[in-house]
Amino acid sequence: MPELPEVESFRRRFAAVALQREIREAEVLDNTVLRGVPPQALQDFLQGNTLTDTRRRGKYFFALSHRGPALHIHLGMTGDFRLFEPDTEAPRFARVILRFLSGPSLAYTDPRKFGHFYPVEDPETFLDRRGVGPDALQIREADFLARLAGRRGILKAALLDQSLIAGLGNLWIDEICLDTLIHPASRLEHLPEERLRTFYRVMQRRLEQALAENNDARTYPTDSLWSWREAGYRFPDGRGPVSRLTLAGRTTYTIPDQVRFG
DNA sequence: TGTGATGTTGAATG
DNA sequence: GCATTCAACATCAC
Repeated sequence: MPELPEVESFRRRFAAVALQREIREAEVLDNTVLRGVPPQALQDFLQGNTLTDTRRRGKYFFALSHRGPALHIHLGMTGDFRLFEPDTEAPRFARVILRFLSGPSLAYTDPRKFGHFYPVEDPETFLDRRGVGPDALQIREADFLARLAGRRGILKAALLDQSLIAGLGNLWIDEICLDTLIHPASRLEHLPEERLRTFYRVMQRRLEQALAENNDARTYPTDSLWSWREAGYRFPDGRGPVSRLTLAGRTTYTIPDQVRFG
């Protein structure tokens, strides 16, 4: 699911159904997503606690709690949540279940188990210690330019680096590069600043647009938005054919119109 | 049956 | 110190 717009969608959906409800218990079905935190510690934190608010920076989500510490969730590749009736079977791929005093239970689902689900003392401290950079939608243009200015190498690699800008991932980077006609293999040291400004502008616009429209991330990845990600594909307007390559270890799609700097 | 998948991290290499 | 590549994580779906 998860790049910035999808995590934001997760945040909104989560906030709409999980806040201000006292938790009766947390049930750990698979402790992989606890990343070494003892299930009992999660249980102790959540039992009798109430989630009060949500935060997000990049792909990192937090639910603040009445008691102080926050629940951190990173969706990895396939994280999501679902509500279900308490006396029914938990959804497929449920890894942790939050059971409330009343009402539907919440299952954190994650087929591949690359996600994270555990308490942290303070989100900001956690993110800063981890070196997570500013959110792609919060960052100002000047800061965006400054952060990329001191960097060499492949554009896409830098954009994937969450310590520079947090929130973009493989798909949205390709999408914005397509929009701006900047080839993702361009080298930063050869990319004119004006192009980076363009990238910044389009990034803001596309992410905002995604937040406004794509409010249900559960339709991702079969969404028509990504249908062009196929070698040889031609757009209805004739652009193409799409090439498939590997950049920074990730499958990347481009069209011939994209300009490669460096 | 093999292949690839929206993410992150650490090790090895240049 | 930087950048790059690769493997690992664990599993599903085509």
